[in-house]
Amino acid sequence: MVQRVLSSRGERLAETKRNVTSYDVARHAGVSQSAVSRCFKPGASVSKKMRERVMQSVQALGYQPNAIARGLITRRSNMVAVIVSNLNFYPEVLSQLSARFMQRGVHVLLFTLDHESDVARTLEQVAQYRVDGVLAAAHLTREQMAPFHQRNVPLVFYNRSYRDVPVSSVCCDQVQGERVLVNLLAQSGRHRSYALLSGPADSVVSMQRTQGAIERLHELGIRDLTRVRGDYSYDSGRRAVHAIFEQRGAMTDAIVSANDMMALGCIDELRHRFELDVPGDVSLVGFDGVRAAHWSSFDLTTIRQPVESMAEAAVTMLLERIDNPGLPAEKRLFSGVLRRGATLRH
Amino acid sequence: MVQRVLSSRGERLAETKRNVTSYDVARHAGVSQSAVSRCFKPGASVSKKMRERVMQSVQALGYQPNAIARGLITRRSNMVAVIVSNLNFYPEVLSQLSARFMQRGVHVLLFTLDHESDVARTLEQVAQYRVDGVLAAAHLTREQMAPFHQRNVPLVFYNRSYRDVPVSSVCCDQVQGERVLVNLLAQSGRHRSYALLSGPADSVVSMQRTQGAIERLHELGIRDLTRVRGDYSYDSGRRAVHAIFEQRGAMTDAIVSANDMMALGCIDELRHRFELDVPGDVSLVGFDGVRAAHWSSFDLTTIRQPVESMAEAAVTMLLERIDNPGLPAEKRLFSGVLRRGATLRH
DNA sequence: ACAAGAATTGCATCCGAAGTCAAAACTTTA
DNA sequence: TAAAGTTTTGACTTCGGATGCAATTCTTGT
Repeated sequence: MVQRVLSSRGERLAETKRNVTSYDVARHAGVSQSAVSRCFKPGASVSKKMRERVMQSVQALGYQPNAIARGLITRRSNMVAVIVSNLNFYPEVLSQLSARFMQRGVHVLLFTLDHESDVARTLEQVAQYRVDGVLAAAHLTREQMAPFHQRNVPLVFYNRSYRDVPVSSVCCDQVQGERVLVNLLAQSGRHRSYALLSGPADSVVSMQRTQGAIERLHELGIRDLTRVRGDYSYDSGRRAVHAIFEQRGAMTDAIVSANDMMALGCIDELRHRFELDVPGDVSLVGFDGVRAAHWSSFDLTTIRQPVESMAEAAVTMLLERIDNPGLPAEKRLFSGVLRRGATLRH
Repeated sequence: MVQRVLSSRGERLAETKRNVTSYDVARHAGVSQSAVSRCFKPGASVSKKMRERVMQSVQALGYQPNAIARGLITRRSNMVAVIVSNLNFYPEVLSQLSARFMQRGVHVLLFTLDHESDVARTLEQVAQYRVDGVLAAAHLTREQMAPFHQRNVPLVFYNRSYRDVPVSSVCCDQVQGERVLVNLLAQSGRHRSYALLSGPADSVVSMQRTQGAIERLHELGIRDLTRVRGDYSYDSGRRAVHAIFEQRGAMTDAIVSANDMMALGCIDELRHRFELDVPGDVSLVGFDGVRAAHWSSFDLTTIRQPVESMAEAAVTMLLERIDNPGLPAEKRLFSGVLRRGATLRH
């Protein structure tokens, strides 16, 4: 639908000009359309003279090849879908992924999920855009993955692993990391009473961390454990402190938080509301290694996810599978890196 | 190129199956391709019987319309490019923008710039994908904007305004916000010596904030000002404190930081390295209203950018201009919202 | 039951670039 | 210089869905 904007005097003010196409360039240069097309294909059979003539016309007309049209015929959109469930913790991850994809000439179609519930509609969109691959930092059911497998669209999960499904993923070893933290916590001093602060019930990551913590605490003979649940946010960390103390009086002197944000909330609430000392009165560990955990106000003991390595691995795995659809699924598990802060009592 | 993966026994293991097309559906349903197409166009002339028959085949074959092909013929990709220069502060903004675009059925092609220097290459990519519009939270030169105007691709800037260029933008009033902060700082107590901590030299936002601060300080008769520069990061805030004290001994007792992150770095360095009290010894204001500024460890006095309103405005402006290319450029300026924290001496 | 009008449906074409293949233009060799 | 070989080039088709228009079917009124 060509839209014209006419002024009251009827002059043609602006007219949606058709974009310059390869035909326009061809006409201008007095060659065929195929020739123009070939000039944009690296390693194609084009004489020097031809290339020069075409490029001159390209410059003159300001031609830009249409990636949409190209995608239609080549069946390669050069786009990948990146699905993230919640941008709160993911900024760093997303920025890493995006930068690495861009660097390799792949474009990112971003899908964010507020509630992991609109997954279905989102996946439909993803399918319609015929992306070359999907990088998901969100939970998909097995049924939701099926269409991608059928259509041979590579799928790589970030920090979600599906034990029994042959699908690729890049994860941080949550269980092991949490065990290391619990060890450290237990070694660092005699704690009277432990509390475990989990993340949202539907978070697999939280479940794994929680499981790792409980497992190790049990092995260490610590079975008496206050358990509360947060939503990964700073504020829920603050609230959690109240919940813990309500259950236990102020006995609790060791908190294992399923992530850094909540741990920071705990620290602030303990210090400023309860006027308790961290680590003097309460020891505390987090998980993730977010920037703020390193700030000198907090100096949190935590496990840092090796975001750079993980992002690199995820991007590489996805692109490899796009180039070579035959590659089998692969699960890569990275160990977190312990960061010793000052939130453990001696 | 149809790729076949053969096992050693030569069986056909997997074959890149062609995607289901509208022709396949048409054949299956015994109707024409046009009919199938029409069933996906809201308000098209299709009988109930036809729609049912087609939809049945659609279900049976798992057909998904190809958005790429559709985009080619309709000249509407239903994608917008979002260009952000630096994901550090932008996570909140990006998440807001993305959510709002998705909600309206528009897809986001994400471009991140590490250095605002790879703009040129990025814009080429943007052009090739024939996005319907561009939302830029990055600096473009006038020459770089031109192609979009020529091609009638609406362009909306987020927090970058170009005084003399007729291009749409949504901004937070940096100058006014900074003036409010300086007022408050000056009113809150007698400060011996002020320091101004700017952002990166190439940041227009930083320049505006800095300008607002200086302007107001001058008006208040404060001309003696230590000036240092950071890069918006927490760490550069910490370093800035050293720079300030080197220039002034420890005289400085009021710091105006061009953003929150640096302000938080200052606070931590003042308290934990210099063992000074904030606000007892040093008063301090930031700008942005990031989450961490509200944390009880900091409780920073700052101007919060109304991210929700700004994102909504930007998205609306862009989509309106996509639907109606005749709309004139418009600049919307939002006032920041003062947040009184506890970083001002009384 | 039939003509006139309205609602559906299908045919053919288009969007813009890429790939196939045969014709055309060069090179090389004898 | 002609034949054989090599490289370039262009005509034509393809990708998958949307749309104008003509043909068909269905309504409605008489």
